[in-house]
Amino acid sequence: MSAPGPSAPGPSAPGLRERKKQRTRDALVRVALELFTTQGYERTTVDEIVEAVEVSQRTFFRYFASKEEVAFAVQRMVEEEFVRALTARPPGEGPFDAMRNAVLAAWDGVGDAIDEVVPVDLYLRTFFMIESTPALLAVHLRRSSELEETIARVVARREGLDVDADPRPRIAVAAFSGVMRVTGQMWGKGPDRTLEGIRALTEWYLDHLGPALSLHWREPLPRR
Amino acid sequence: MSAPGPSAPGPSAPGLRERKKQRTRDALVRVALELFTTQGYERTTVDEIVEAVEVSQRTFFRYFASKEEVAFAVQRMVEEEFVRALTARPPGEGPFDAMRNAVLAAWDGVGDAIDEVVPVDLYLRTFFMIESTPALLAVHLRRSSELEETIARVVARREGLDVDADPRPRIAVAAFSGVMRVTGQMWGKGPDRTLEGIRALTEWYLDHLGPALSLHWREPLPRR
DNA sequence: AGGCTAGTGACAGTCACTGACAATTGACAA
DNA sequence: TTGTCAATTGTCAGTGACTGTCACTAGCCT
Repeated sequence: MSAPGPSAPGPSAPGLRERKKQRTRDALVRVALELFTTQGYERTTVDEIVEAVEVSQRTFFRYFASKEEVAFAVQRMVEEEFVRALTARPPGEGPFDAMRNAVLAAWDGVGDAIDEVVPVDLYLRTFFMIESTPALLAVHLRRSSELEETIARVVARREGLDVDADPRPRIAVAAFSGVMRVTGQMWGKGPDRTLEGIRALTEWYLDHLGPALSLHWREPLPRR
Repeated sequence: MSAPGPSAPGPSAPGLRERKKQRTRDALVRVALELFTTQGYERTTVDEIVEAVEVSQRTFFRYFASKEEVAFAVQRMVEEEFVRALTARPPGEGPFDAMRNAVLAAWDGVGDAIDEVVPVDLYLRTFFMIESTPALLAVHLRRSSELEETIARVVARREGLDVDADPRPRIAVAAFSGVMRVTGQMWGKGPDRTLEGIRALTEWYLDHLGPALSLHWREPLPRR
């Protein structure tokens, strides 16, 4: 896993083997997303992808557990960025404000990181493709709900609550995520399909839920 | 589709052909759910199902577009019951109360209807299986989000709003559905895996969101 | 230089799913 | 009752995603 070579190769020199792997992986992602967004997900076969990258099909499935997974490679980066941003929010912020600010910070921060793998433009087209491909939308929603669990635990820790005893963290996160999901859908349908567009839409939609949910927190749980 | 026979066969006599089809379909659902819940979804092949029902695989795929779809046959009935219940709520009720009462009414009303196809016990085990099978969970969430769109439109009509101009119906429904989803997950993890259990849990969880969301409605939209 | 091992390719096989066509069987009229 | 029509079903062949196996190639380490 770690254990760098003898002459202390910094974090930027992971050895030839590692770099080769990274290049293959990135190439697979780039080619796959390019094909998906131009021809459509269903009409693109794994064989097409591996042919363009010149690896065997077996190799593709060593990097990605499924054809679906490769479509979410970039998505994953954004999610990780969001969780990082949320964890870094000042403890004074209420849970809703923290989530809201973390989302906005994530939208601001990932632009550059994404570019190292695929052009931002391709990322946005991928986002749109996921929303409009039933099979991928399903996976996207499952991934989102897994992310919700992570977020709920972060929020609970911030508030000093136990996720399993107190339903409020999960409920707040579920409501918040629901709004985020609607935002994504509306963005996909709307005309302004840019990074700024989704950022603005996020703020605009969250403004309608925020005030309602930030009340009554940190009080004892009412008896059932 | 319609056009009943000459001697006016009532709704209880749809002809031999129709009845045969219905029996085949029900048998496929029953056998499939039984196998899914005992062996697991992934470990059950379509061939096993059609073998037990003694039809060809091709016939299975004429009734269900996919192996996944058969797992949601009963789920669909519950959803339809919910939409019916929601539409039937008195106009005086606020959107949140209407949704809440419709869910509870649906839980009360479907028990009998389900029993005509599969035992309620099998339905509950199916619900649990869906929640714990990643591939099915994904589909379940997509179906839920489609249902959300339907609900949002019903809610909007009740309130005399335009879903595309006013974000509040979709947001309220998204938040509500988020809570319902968490409820389902918690029910699956909890010990009380009965119809009463999920009903009680539904009430208990919704109580935490209701007051917060039922405020400030039917007022003009604040300027952006 | 040579052994070790991670990574890859080639191959065979399973399973979900589809199109095409032939066989069967209710439905309905003569 | 019987013949015709149309709906339903079965058979067959094929595609595409995905997996296990095994031999082989190429970085890595001594």
